[in-house]
Amino acid sequence: MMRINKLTDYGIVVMTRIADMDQSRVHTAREISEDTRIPLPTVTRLLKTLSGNGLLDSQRGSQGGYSLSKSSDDISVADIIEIFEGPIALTECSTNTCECAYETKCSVEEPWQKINDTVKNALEGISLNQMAGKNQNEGLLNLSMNYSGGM
Amino acid sequence: MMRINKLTDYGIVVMTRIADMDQSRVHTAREISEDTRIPLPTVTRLLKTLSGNGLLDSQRGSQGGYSLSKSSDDISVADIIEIFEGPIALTECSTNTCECAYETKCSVEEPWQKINDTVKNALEGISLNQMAGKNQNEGLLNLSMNYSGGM
DNA sequence: TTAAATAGGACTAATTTGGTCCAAATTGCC
DNA sequence: GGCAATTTGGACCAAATTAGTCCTATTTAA
Repeated sequence: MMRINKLTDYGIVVMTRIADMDQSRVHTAREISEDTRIPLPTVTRLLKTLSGNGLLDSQRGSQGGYSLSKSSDDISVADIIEIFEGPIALTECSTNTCECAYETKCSVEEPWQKINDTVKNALEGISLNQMAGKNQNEGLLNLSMNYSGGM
Repeated sequence: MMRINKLTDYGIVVMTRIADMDQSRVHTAREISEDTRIPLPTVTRLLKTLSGNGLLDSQRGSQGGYSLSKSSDDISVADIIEIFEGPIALTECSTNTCECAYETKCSVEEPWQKINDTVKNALEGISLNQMAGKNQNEGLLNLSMNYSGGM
């Protein structure tokens, strides 16, 4: 159903949750699991992935835990999605050179690139800060996309 | 990797191919299979699904085949995707009432709705005619989306 | 009547995904 | 120094989804 994966969804929830927490200290996997009610082993894995990809800083050992590696303004939904799903690409056409069996020059390739850019831009335009509850009363989303480039 | 399914992709290729063909006659599954080099059984199934959902007209029996049910201008990429994937929704949040385990009021719900609308609009904005080679020299994509609605 | 098509549905194999678990390394604290 | 609390890394399996094929019935033109 053209969904992002559940783990990706969870990843966004976890990141959003951390963004909502006290930034002056680190937070353990257990703490985040209890807050989000996502099972601990899964949260553990999510956090490992997120820190391994630079979105979270980790501190080992006793009193250790995780914290945002940068301001929630500087982390986009696209950043998180790409960690779990790889480059945002609705079809293979959108990434590599198109391997279509469809004639010599695949006519749908270029439109797909544009479609994909649009989706990607939408996701890059949402910051973690916007996802979090912090500024709920500000104008939250302001996606202004314009693809009128000539083809 | 946040992809649409392969069959959906094929569905779009098939529809695009039909849009490129002679509109004055119907086209058989075999013909389309040979053109697109997608295996016949698969093409057969795609065509059945597409005609069953009103995007193609079918004519049974000898000399039968498929044709677009309406102008390629009036068929969007979103129409095709929704047939194979159901409603366009990146997360469950985007469709139903959010069943998140995350606190009482899921804070990511509303942003997701917006993100999803953006993606949906992008896909609704591309017509089959634009995908097809027909008007390759016209301004192909002109997606103008503006989500500055206040929250 | 026959051949050429679509229609409908069942079925299987392959792939992906979600989720768990274990052992190792690191760190703070007593 | 040793213990307890953490993260790290990776292996593993079960469940769900997806891709693809096949069979049979129905329809229609010649």
